[in-house]
Amino acid sequence: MGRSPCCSKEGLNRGAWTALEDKILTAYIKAHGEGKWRNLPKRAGLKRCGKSCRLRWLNYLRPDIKRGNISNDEEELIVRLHKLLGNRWSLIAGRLPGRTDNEIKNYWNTTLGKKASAQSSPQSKQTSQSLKKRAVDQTMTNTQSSKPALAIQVIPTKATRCTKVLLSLQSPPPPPPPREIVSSAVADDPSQASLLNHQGASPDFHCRPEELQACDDGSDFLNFGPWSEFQPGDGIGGDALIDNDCGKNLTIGSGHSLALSDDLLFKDWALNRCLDDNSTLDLESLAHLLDSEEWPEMRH
DNA sequence: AACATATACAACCGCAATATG
DNA sequence: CCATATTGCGGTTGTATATGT
Repeated sequence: MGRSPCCSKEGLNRGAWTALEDKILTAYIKAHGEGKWRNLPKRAGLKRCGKSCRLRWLNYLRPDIKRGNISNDEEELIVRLHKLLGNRWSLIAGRLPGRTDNEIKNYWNTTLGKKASAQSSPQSKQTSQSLKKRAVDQTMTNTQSSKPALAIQVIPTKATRCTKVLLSLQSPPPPPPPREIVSSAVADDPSQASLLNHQGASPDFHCRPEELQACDDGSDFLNFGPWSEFQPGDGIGGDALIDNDCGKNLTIGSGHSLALSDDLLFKDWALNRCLDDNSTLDLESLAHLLDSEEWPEMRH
């Protein structure tokens, strides 16, 4: 039994891409567009697996890709998002225009994870610069294969695409707490970490994947979601449709500078989620969703 | 200078979700 | 409804380069 390989590996090039291959792939995609990756190599005359072509294009050849020189702002945002989302690299990358999940993942594994690990240990207080130089300290002697020892529990990995959103708001969830409880608080205060891990919160708040509707880009659950339309106390029962267009505007690149402070992050969310001023949406409500009973099914 | 070790990152792999016939 | 193909994702590996001895 077993899976059939994604493509015949015989006679295919592997390893680093040459400039010529890049050129061919870029030219082909510019002429024919993305997609049909399986057949692309044959049609483009590349001796590569379609999967490999896709990866190369998405991670390196796409015209809107930024590479290297991850700024402190971006770094901070990655750390913050990782605290919130765990290893959902594609979601994190979705918040960083021009950055790819692979780059962020690599950056985390080589730099930020160590930094987070170091910060979680009492003594060390290193700059990212020094960490970039050589980040071998006692905290890391357990190898990088071990997960970064973040101070908080992160949501288990394995993102699940969520292409549909259908809310059943039979009764509104409890009003979120005051705004000052935000992600950095979660990070700094272990007591807040429970916000990301409390089971059984808001039992009446249903948002299971099979009920979700109309997030057709399937990209980023932060771009939609119950909080996007949910207005505590509005008393609307039944199913609420999500206006995903609103969600699609919620990218840092969409006319916003990087939202670095938690407050700005919140504002970015709130504004773009089309919430009214009274909305009490915050990151905790996100945590509610992530930890709702239904989510574990989605994240395996 | 030569070798050993660590680091960074591109690429690959396998799984799961989704689309299609 | 089912089987298969396609796509997307996160984890892991391979290797060039940097650094230490």
